[in-house]
Amino acid sequence: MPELPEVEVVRRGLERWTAGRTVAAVEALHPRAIRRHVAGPDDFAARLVGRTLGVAQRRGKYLWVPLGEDEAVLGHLGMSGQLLIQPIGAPDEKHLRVRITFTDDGPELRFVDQRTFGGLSLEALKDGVPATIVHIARDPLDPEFQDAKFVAALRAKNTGVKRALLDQSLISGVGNIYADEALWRARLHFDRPGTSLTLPEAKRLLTAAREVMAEALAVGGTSFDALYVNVNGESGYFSRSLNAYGRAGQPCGRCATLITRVAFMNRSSYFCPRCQKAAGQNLVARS
DNA sequence: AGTTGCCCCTGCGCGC
DNA sequence: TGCGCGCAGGGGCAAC
Repeated sequence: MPELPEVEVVRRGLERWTAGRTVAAVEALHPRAIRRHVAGPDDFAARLVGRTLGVAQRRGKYLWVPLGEDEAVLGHLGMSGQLLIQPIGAPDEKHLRVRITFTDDGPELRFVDQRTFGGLSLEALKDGVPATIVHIARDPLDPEFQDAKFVAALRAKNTGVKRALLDQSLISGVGNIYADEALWRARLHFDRPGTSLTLPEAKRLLTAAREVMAEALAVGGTSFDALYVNVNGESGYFSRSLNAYGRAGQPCGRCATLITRVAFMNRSSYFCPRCQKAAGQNLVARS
């Protein structure tokens, strides 16, 4: 469950259900799900047993569970990963990759991932953050996110503004859905070069990204299907509030022009061709 | 150095 | 029915 709101929903579930519990056993059922743990799945399992889980943390789309002061279990859900709390004895999911049981004999933690783009690993903490993700920027819901610094960096990018939004070393947590939604709210075309943005436009875009993700989080995130659920298997409700993403051929909520879909970075970009004009058109319109 | 593309996977819905 | 194609909430890394 990819983007910031969905990952934060999972983090909260972990905080509630796993904090303070001690690991009894670890089953790594698919090596690919542990591939980022360089010492291998057996080492991952052996080093986790007997450890007590701390309070789950998150930066962007990464989350981690501290094991004391200087080590943590790092997780990324990729495109299809789930962290589920399941009663012991519940039938295994088809794509169950890792099972973690606890010494209290309570419900177990499962990592389920159809496409295995996600995974778990043990990482050293460096200033409280897993060493392998220090390149990930803070996300816009982080109180220490620096708005002015991001706005300046965005306006220095030659690349298209959507590509910049998806660059997790610039701003983290934004994925394909919320990038399109933020651009729609800010009335900006996804391919406008960062260098073409005025200061107000760049600020507007950051505000839009922050607002749309906060609103999505408030209703449990965006779920189109059972793949995107919280640790208890429940869906969020933000899909009904989407204005651009996935709405090709449907009327724009502002101007009723039909939303357009174009291929972009091996994915899709949805936008209103009237409200979100490309650079040249905007410049002409303003002059 | 910054930017761009390709690829890692599995499953589903579509048109033929 | 079956098969091939395109598409899916991500990101690391090689190649310009």
